[in-house]
Amino acid sequence: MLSMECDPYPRHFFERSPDVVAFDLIGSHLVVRRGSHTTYALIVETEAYGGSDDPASHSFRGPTPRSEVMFGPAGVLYVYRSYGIHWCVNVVTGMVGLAGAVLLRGAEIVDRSEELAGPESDAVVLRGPGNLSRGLGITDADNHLDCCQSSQGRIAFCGGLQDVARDRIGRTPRLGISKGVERVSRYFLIGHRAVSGSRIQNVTSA
DNA sequence: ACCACGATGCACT
DNA sequence: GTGCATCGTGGTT
Repeated sequence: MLSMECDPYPRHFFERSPDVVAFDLIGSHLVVRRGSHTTYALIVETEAYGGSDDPASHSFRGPTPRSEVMFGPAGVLYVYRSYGIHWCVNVVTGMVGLAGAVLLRGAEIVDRSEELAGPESDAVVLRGPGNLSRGLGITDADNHLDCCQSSQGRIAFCGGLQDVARDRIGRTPRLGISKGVERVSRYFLIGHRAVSGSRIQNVTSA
């Protein structure tokens, strides 16, 4: 069992462009606390949305009841329903007024203080945004949750045990979208089993 | 009020 | 590779 102490990333970590944050989150940890249980997940795949002029972003047409959180302070969770089934977990980036977010698409649970529910591989490898939210128990109840409050916050981001070398991070266009397909804003740890998409997409170097 | 469709994932062929 | 479950959102009527 790992002993993982870490300070949550401060708000200014997220007050940058979504692409920079998406890149820097690869190899970082997501910490989810519920009661006495704490789960640590290594982030291995992200996508950047928003900034200026991104037709694939929910912020593209200005704030709506769903997307207004993307226009607010950075470091806050944006959770929305996808295909009527899955939850997608984002963290808001950028400065107030310039909407942006990073979608969490892949992670591996590296430490948790509770019993595994099912076959270990199923519960540990969180491949795809729907599996990631389900495996960590994140739902719309966590929408608007501030991840920069304090080390006692329910969900926080913190640094990895060691830095990931830049040449181990791949970069491709984003998956599953029909607009803004040319933008290269998907980042992932090359070869990691929790990275979604085809094998080719999983070995393309940055 | 209506309706097309989506930042998906899984079962099945 | 194809089909489909399942529903909130937002653009349109």
